[in-house]
Amino acid sequence: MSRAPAPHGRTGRPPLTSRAQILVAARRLIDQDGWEKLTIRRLAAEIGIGTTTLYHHIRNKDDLLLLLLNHHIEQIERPQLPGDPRERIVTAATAMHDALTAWPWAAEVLSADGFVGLLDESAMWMVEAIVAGAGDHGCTHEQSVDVFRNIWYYTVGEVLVRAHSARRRDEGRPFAYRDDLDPSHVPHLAAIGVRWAALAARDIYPEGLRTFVDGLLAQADGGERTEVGCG
Amino acid sequence: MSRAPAPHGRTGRPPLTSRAQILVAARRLIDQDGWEKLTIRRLAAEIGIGTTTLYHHIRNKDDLLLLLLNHHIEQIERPQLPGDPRERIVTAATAMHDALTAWPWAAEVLSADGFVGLLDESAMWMVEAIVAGAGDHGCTHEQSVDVFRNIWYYTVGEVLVRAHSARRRDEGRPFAYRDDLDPSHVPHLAAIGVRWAALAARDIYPEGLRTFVDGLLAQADGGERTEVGCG
DNA sequence: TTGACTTTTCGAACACGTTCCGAAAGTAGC
DNA sequence: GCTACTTTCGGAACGTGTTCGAAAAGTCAA
Repeated sequence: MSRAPAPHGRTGRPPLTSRAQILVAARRLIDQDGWEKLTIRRLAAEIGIGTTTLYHHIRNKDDLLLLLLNHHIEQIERPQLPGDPRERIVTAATAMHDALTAWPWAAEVLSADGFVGLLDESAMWMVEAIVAGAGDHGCTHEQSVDVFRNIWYYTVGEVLVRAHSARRRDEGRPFAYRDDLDPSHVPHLAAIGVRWAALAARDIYPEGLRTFVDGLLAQADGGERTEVGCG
Repeated sequence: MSRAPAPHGRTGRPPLTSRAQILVAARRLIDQDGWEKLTIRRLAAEIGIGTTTLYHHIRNKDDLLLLLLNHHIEQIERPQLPGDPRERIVTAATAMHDALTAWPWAAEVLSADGFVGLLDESAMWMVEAIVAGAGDHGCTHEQSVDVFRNIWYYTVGEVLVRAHSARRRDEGRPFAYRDDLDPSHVPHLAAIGVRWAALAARDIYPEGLRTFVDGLLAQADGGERTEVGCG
């Protein structure tokens, strides 16, 4: 392929493959067949190289997905961030949520403080917006980190739960209806009964997020001495 | 092994393996080497049967883990549930959280409304306690389900994030410290700097849970017309 | 030109979860 | 006793992510 004779002082066998080439091919495969069909072997075959050659350009599959996710997030248009700290937090968290929802596998790769630890700076504006919003509201650094982490837990949980239930729905049984609940043991659940499925299908992330953010910032309007809140 | 001659009208080849036997062996393996080492092949070898024989007694590995989790939850002592609805919710959610934290893989198996859909009745008291607490506080059925789901999202997110970061810590690099943040782009994050790691290591679930529950039930003390709250 | 060194490439192999299909071992009806 | 039928058992095989080790292909110093 690339027959560049001597890339200037570069020793060793000249590479035929580049990381950029791999990422382009991976995106093409994902666009064609969906990310579930993206395997290391298929990717290597698509490029026309040996399977194990890939591992000289990426650490492992998770690393590959992380690189793709970084690129995906880079291309998200940054929303206009409102001036009000609370609204800024909600806007940034929603952007984070949307980015993960579009690429559901992303949430499985990103761990913990993975958002801060694994993604590169092009994704940090979301974290910054949340931490800055908390700070502008009067939170200490410690409290601001807590605000972000709580929002992150809630967000990643919602995305994963939603992705898993969608996958299970695609694979067959749509839901376990639990119409066998014993009213004497779980009266409230039995009273809800099969309506649970319909109720649980509703999207409650936006409202839940607002409620959580309000709660996290709530003590600002009242007691200054609480532990988790700030303000 | 079991040479019961004729189990009464039972046709077909008599089974040498029982599901109970499989579960006992699986628990033994997990206790010995940890759940990461539990593989289908090792489990079959431990019992002394062919690998594929297992699939006549369990649907797949996820199903096996689900059976183990059900048994694990059954053996949890049910805490004394407080009379106050809010405290009842916190107590039940904490029990849910502790059960998942002890068996981190559980959260990866349980999806969505999987707690309600996949576990059997012995685990439903936690859901019931939360839904009942919301109901006693004045929530409608719809609102009560929302309360549970929001708590579930937050809880499963926290458990997964914590489990993943713990695994990554065990595998080598403890954390990506991000001391390379550009203060002009992300001033608040840069100001926190490497202190992020220490701040993010703190356990904030109890406080976050209380804050969230308070928020979800907050509107009880105020406006009756909001959408997400109840009371 | 030759030999040392460095980097890339890739076939072979491993353990994993899972599926296919044939063999084994029992009961039921004749 | 013989033929169905039914259920359990398990070897072979597939596709997966990943590792090992050797071969290939270049640069650099002598």
